[in-house]
Amino acid sequence: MPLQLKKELNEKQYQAAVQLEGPLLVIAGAGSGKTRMITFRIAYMLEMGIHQSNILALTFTNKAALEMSERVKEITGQKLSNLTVSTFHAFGVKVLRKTIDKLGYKDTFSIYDQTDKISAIKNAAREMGIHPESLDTFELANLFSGIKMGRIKWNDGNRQFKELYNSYMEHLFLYNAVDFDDLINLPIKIFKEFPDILKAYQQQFKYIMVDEFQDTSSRQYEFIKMLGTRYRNLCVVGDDDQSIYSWRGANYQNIVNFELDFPELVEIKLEQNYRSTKNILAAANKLISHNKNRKEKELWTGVEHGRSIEIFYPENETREAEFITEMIQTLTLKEGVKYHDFGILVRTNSLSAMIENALLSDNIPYKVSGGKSFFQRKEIKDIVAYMRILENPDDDVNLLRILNTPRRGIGNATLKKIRELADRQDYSLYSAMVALKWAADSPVTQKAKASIDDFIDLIEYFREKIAEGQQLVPAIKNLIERIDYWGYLLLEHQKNDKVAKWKYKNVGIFMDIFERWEKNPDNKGKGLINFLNKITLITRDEESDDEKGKLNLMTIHASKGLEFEIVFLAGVENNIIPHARSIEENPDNIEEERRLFYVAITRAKKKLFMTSCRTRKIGHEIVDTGPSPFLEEIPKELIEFHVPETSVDQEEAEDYFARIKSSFK
DNA sequence: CGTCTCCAGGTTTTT
DNA sequence: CCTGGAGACG
Repeated sequence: MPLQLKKELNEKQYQAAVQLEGPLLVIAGAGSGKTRMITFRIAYMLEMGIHQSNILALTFTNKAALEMSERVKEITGQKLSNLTVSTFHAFGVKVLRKTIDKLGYKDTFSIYDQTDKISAIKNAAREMGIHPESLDTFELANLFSGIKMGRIKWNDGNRQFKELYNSYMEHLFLYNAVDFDDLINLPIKIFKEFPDILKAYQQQFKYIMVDEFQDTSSRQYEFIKMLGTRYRNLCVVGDDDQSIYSWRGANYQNIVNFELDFPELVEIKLEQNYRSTKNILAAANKLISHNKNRKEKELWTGVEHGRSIEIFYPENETREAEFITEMIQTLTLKEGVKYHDFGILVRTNSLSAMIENALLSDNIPYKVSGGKSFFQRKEIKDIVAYMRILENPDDDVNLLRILNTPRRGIGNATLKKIRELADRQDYSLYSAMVALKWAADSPVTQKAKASIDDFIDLIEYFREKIAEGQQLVPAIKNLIERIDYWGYLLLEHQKNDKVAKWKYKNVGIFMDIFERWEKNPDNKGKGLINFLNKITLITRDEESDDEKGKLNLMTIHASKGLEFEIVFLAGVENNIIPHARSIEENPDNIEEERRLFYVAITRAKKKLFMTSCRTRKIGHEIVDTGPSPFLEEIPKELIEFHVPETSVDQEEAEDYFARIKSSFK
């Protein structure tokens, strides 16, 4: 059945969807049906006979990529296994897998997340004779990222770390590993040094689309510019008001750069909001108009006025959490609101702990997106490290993780000797160990040497199994048994074998995921390395089917692109939003903090509750807090202010909830 | 020399 | 609550 574009889209959306040739800039306000436009645009391309392999759609999160490709499949009813809808980073991995050998890496390279990166920095420091404890490695990781992505320049304040930075980079190369930044940077490097490769990619991806364009970094922009500059069919979609990732290098000035680089572009603004009530939208519009640095636009909606935004002032964070859950119970019981229609948004991950407690004790099913992903749990990282080493034994960071896990008698003294040898010969640790195995005279004790030999035999045995192209899952299961990981967990958690059981169960779940992946015929890239690359890029958990029907608790950052019938925004306090550290860093960040607040407000469809505690426990202290200054930027008549509770009077509280119940519709 | 146990710290937002 | 590091013990 042909697409009914005119019926499915409004005038502006339609214009954007059918404008396939030439550069296109779409400024898409919050809730303006951006994803809808993009998915129909892709469907339209396919209908016009453009081959799926010629289309590239880039997003920032795995979630967005997944949603987009599912929706295109739904609309077209096709399988579309050659359509590339991917995150920037995943696309970078794809390019590198094919081309990284040009830079002297092997295609079995490891990808380092933040934790691995910090370990690598520590290794580099140790080798230079610097005590890693004397360094703020977390800060250094950020500095190195800034340097690498061209966002920070060497200056008198940071030049002292230049040598360490160079050493870090050399180590990555020695380990045959790349960090997240490299996933963008190295493809650019390859494109520059090997024009033929660039040309082939340009030739393939004649139509390129970029979602959340305001979140692209300068390097990411450079990347897509290189790809798109030949055919110039580059469509970028973004909203400068929702740029909230500048700390990670996002540069919404890229919108301006795009206008300069592609002067022939067509610009389309989507300003009709389909999501929120007039009240909520008016508040959001007014708030964001305080930002100086923005493209002029005014969202409007045909939706009804709706109810006021309400703000409450609980005494402390415990009361805040109780208030939120009580209100949710009331609304579900009396109004029939479903749990999945609620979103509770917070500025920082740590704020969610108290709310989680309250949800748990009220038996409200919820899911948190944020915090650590399943794949970053220690027990999973251990198993993954073994798998990494099978593919890439030079990966020192992962080798160190498993060298003595489970304990096999290779302690610090032995490790030091291995390190000395490795440094001297410019070997990876694994190569040094192999050399030790065959050396005539050994600097390590007899016992340690036996352990090293056993370890190498173990790895080599399983490397062969993997290389033989056998089923991977049974091989890894066999490996887990062989190292007696279960015994290790029991030993580690003697006092509490429930924890050991729980962790081992996680390992089982992980193997199930692995098995499902291996058996899925749609996965073209077989082999351990493809699985590893895929899961390393999942830094947050994706929604699974059993998560449906649950309430949503998340950071504001994680909420971008989502919407909820009813939103609770907790911790609407000064120093939380705007966040003290952010302002401290640079007072100009106030605009980004305001955008963050704007994103939070515009998630709400029908109703927005805000809470601002009067006191809050920070560390071990209870401090007085003040309401967020942003509240004053919203017209008073749009908000219903609730006088601070004077006492914890049960009767009063019940009376209050009765009132809310009767007034909410 | 390796392992176990106890202690301190927790980093805004994330690919 | 969990992780990583230091210092005591075997």
